[in-house]
Amino acid sequence: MNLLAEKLTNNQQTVLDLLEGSKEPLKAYAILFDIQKKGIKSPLQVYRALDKLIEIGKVHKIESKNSYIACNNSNCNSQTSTSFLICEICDKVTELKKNNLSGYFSKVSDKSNFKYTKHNLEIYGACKACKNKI
Amino acid sequence: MNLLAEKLTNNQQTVLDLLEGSKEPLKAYAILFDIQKKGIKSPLQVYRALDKLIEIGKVHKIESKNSYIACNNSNCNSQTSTSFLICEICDKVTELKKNNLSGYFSKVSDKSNFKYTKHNLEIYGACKACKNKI
DNA sequence: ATTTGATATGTTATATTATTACATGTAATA
DNA sequence: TATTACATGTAATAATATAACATATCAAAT
Repeated sequence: MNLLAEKLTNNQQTVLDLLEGSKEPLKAYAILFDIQKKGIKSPLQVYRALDKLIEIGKVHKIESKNSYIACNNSNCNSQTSTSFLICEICDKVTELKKNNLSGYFSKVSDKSNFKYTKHNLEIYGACKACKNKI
Repeated sequence: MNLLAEKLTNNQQTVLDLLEGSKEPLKAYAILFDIQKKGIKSPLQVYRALDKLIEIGKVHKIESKNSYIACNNSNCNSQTSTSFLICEICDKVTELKKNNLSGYFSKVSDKSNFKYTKHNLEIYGACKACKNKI
């Protein structure tokens, strides 16, 4: 399967467009509300689109917020592993781009006799803009 | 407030006992089901107990599983930050004990001009027992 | 061009997870 | 004992997510 060539359906594209235009992660029902004018009427339509977008790496779920965010890496190779910086003040979320976290976590896991496959990291704190206001 | 001296109420102790006796993380409604014989009748009673136990660091929530687990550190100083190894095969969850992850994440955050406060790390893979079976 | 198979859609209903609201209880303490 | 701060009990409801089933679409293989 060629991820880059993946062609999105209408519903998937509609959801992705909304997420890409959002400054903050969105919840599923917020997405539903926002795109009802585009003919999407039920939660399931949203969840199905999200599932697919997550599967192909275009969207990530922020587990601790039950929210979804468009991937900001041009060619995200992290369909599975994700790392976020989440501002507790303004709710802005930044995805940590390609880095060596996976390698590091793999080593940490090894020490516990655990075979690393993937990870989800959610770091909370204050973003640049907000920490300067404190 | 002295966390060590914190005295638990009946409901809190009942929930904690159950979690400490469980090999796997439990969901809130599974907890409710298991302790109805002890007089806890409503979800809210469970969630309130969990909230308190999380607040004092005796219990952690595993966000990606909507599940709760007793802290296995004798004196957990991580009421906030948590790190787990989650086996995708048997669902066993191990909490990474006191380590230097916070320091590492603080540095990683700094590079993005972000002030680290706390984190949640969920590593997925295969535990010792399960990876040997593959 | 048609059949086939895989995937996506639409719709209704329902399951699962979590909170609001409000009245009452308990226990330490000023 | 009046006050304060938590904790409880109960009912209702909100928020998040999935099941079930009938159709539809569309590309690949024949």
